Amino acid sequence: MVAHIFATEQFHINDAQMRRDVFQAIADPTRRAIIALIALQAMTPNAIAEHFDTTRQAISKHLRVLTECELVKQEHQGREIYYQLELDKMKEIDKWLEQFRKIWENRFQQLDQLLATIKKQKK
Amino acid sequence: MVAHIFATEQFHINDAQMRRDVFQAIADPTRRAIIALIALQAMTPNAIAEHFDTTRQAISKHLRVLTECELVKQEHQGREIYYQLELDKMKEIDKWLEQFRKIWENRFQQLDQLLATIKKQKK
DNA sequence: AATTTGCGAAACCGAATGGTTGCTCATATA
DNA sequence: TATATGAGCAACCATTCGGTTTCGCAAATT
Repeated sequence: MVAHIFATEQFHINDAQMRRDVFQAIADPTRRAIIALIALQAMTPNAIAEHFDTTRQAISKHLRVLTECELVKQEHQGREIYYQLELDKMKEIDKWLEQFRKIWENRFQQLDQLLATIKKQKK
Repeated sequence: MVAHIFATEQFHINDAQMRRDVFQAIADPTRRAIIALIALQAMTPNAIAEHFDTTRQAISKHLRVLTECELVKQEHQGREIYYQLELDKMKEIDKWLEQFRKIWENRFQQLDQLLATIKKQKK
């Protein structure tokens, strides 16, 4: 069907240009575990895969997603590739949370004031 | 200043197979927009849907996901249902970020010390 | 009582996701 | 030079996801 082909081509974006979403990247529990694992020191795909119950290829795919959204950086060393966490990208999540942190801190202050008022009235 | 909460709250399994993940919930851009929309005041599905280019039913599905992972709370009022953000659940994301925030704050301090040392040596 | 309105549930569809196996390729090592 | 090893890619598969349309139902309005 012609329409189908057009629709498919429309969605076919070059892999190199593909930009992933950080939030989509951390949605997967395995990827979150990988992130936590390499947070302190860079690791190779094989070393990472040893910590999980899946194949190295599956981990490789996860690393590709993490690399595409720039949550992770490669460092080639011979035939080994060390994957390192990009903390700056993690801050992007923190930045999104900021707007809500403002709200809950504000509510906390309000509660604090309320408690203070009650305390005052008791005296 | 708000004291940090150290308690390690576990993900509790709600209804057998309905175990939704907060991270999976915020992976979708529309759901993030909904969250931001109702952060300050509760809204009905119809009111929310007006802000998007999809059907009310699609929004309803998103609200179901958000409700299942308890990011959102319902408040029935006649035949209308007001959806309200559960800020406490948002803190769960913040708590996950905590471990990384520790790292980047530590690195910042290290940089700071390095700069101080250089400054000292110049004198 | 009849109709409108607000909302969720179900069925369906195409696209995306996460995993597997098999392959190629480059770099070490014997 | 021959072989072992680290790693990404491609093809395939089952499942999930996000959206639509259709529908049912309870609460408001007429």
